[in-house]
Amino acid sequence: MLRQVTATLGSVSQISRPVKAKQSTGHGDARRERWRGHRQARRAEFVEAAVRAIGNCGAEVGMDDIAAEAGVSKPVLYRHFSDKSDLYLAVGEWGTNLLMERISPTLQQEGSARERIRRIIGTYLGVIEEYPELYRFVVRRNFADRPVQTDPVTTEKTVIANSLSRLLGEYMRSLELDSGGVEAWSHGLVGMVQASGDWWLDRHSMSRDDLTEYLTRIIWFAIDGVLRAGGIVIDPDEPLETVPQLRVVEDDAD
Amino acid sequence: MLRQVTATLGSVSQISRPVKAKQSTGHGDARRERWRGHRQARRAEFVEAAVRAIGNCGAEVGMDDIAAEAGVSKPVLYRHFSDKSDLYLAVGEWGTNLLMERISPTLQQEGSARERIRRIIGTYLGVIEEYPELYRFVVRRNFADRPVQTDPVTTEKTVIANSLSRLLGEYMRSLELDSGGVEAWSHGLVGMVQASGDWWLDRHSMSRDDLTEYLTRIIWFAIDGVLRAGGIVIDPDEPLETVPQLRVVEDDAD
DNA sequence: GGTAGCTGTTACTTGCCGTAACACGCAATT
DNA sequence: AATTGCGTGTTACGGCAAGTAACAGCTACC
Repeated sequence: MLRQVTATLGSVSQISRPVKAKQSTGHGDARRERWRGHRQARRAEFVEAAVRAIGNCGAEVGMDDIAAEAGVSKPVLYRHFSDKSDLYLAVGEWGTNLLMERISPTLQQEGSARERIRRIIGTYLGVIEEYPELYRFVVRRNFADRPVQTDPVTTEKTVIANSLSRLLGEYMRSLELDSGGVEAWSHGLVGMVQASGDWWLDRHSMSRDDLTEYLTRIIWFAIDGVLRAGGIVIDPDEPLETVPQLRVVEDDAD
Repeated sequence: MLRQVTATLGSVSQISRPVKAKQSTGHGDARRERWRGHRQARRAEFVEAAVRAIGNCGAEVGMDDIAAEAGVSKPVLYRHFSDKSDLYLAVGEWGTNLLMERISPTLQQEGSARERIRRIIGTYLGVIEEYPELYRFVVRRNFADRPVQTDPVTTEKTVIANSLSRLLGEYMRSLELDSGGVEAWSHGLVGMVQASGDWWLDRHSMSRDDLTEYLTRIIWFAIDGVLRAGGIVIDPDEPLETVPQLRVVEDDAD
């Protein structure tokens, strides 16, 4: 499986995924073509209904709830989603898109290294605070009865981690440092922020700004340590000049 | 809910949890008392059957499978576990115990700060590599239909993170540093190691030792950064002299 | 002996995912 | 104009797994 994910954080934060690959040239009937845009639109519509339903019913929504929210009966859903996890996956993508679209502009603004980290984390925490039920749905709901690779959480976390890998990798290479660890670090950092956010969302035992600050601190320390080990010292509060653009990430699942 | 967790890493790594709090003094019948040990033993026996069943069937085991593995029919299981998530929770505890028991001795050995970190992470990765199915079961299987606080993953991760909080907090206080961030950091670090391990388990794109080394590096950098910010510099390869004992952690869920 | 607490069983209900079967509407083909 | 393809939608059902009667036997306390 080779899922192409173009997360062009430089200009557009759209994450486009190839849709189902239904071969359109089977036999040249224009009627099939005619509906293609429509089907995509309806899928999106159902995904948004699912998001609303999750907001209402909480993370334990059923397909009937979602269908009801969309003002439609269940079999209609199944014309657009092969099964539950397909829909859930789409909801996950929706969330990831939202997150990316919010993070993207913060990366284009000027700012020091530490400030950029702060903004990313703050944005992330803002999103999960805004959509707590959706967040729980996407992150906590798993599918032990599915092959691991198709599990929504893993998938979306992987997408984000891969984007981050790309970003960190570009930095490292532009600084001529060994980039062997970036993949592991990316997944680790994503997991770290997610876990902290998870914990914070349940407890709310500190303000968002405080948590942002704490996380920013140790993440900066980690990065700084790696850089120093490579003989590079960067002032965390000095504006960055070189900003590699994050462009294409490929999911290298086999 | 106040779950008491005594994780005395200094001597014993046993994690004891209060069992069901069934009031034994309801009416003084000795027959109830007589069976208490027995019931605990059977619960444990079923948990181990579940662990075996998970090893065989993978993470998608059903109650029937587990019952079959235990050589018993389903209702018997339900006499010892209120429902599925109760059993799953117990399996999670089993795993956490295993992990703690393996980590504990490594903490008692001598070693530098970095070496200690390395050992903890290496041990963790070793465990999840040894029990991949169990790991997936515990970590990936979630319960959107349960209140968040009773979700196995959250629960076990919280247990570990709380232990770590305690450990880090003791260090910080003994060094007279501000310990305000340790809780967030603990949950974050646990999440980081877990996410990296998760990713590694799926891909195996590097050796265990390599991943251990990479994780150890950035975690050390993070810790080192926090210490330096507090005006303290520790040689990562110098043996540690003060080793606070990890003793009692209380789950401060309300 | 009666009873409380365990041992165990088979057969059932329940809930939710997913599907079969059926009917209608609109546009492209013929 | 009639047919055919692809969409719209429905109600009612099948199936699987969780969880629950309802029943029966065994041992030790009272």
